[in-house]
Amino acid sequence: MEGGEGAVVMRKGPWMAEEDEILMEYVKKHGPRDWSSIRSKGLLPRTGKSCRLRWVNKLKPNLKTGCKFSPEEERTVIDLQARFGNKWARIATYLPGRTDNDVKNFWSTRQKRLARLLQSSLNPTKSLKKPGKSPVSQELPVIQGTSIGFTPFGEESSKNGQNSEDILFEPSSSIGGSDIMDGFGELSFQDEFAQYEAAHCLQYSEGLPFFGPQDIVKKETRSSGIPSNFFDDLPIDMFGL
DNA sequence: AAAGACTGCAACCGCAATTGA
DNA sequence: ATCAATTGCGGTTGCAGTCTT
Repeated sequence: MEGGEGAVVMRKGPWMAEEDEILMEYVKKHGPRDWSSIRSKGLLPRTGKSCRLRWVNKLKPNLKTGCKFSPEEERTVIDLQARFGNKWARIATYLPGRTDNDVKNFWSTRQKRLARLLQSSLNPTKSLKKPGKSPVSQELPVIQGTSIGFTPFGEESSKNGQNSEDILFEPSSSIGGSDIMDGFGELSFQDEFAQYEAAHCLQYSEGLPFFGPQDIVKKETRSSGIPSNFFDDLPIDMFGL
């Protein structure tokens, strides 16, 4: 088992450059496997799990570290999360250069923001601290409809033998069951949104106004103090598109 | 300028699945 | 077939940097 390894005290916390070097060297020689032998050989006072995690999330070549998710990547994650649920590792295979941790972090950040926005919209006395500012997608992406036909990174898009699970879509009714709506209390999201709509006197003609012309959305959101990307935070197909 | 709030991210933990002796 | 070791995954936490008031 890993952990209490005899007299050797396992190091925890941030990795040092020297440790990274040793790990890189190890992988170069042996490949990304046998993580536990790194510890057993006395190369690093780190658990195999820790070494693997470090490699996968930071040292692996071609990672987009320190690079924000593009609007396209955001859409991909949102869509795939609706299809697969919180299968971050799987979703990450569709995003070259992104790790499951990246996707997971992106999603939880988004969830927190969503919850806070909803909270503030239902409780206007608690104004937003940073109205209009969003670290993710400053410019509102215009959704062109659900994207279909994602191909996992490394697989050919023209592959005939497509994974059956990639073809099967969850019914839209199941979207509300995903954890995107967790923590929003007893009300359904539609109810919550209806309250928000009433509170902010939103007037929409028909169809899906949220993903319409950016100027319309931005005009309304600016005046209401809700960030322009508020609507981007909603599941793409929550209205059955 | 300072304090507090917020964000993004690295890394840990626990559990499940897989491997192999 | 069994069981310990290893690997992989998802959830969570802690912290440094940034932003707002």
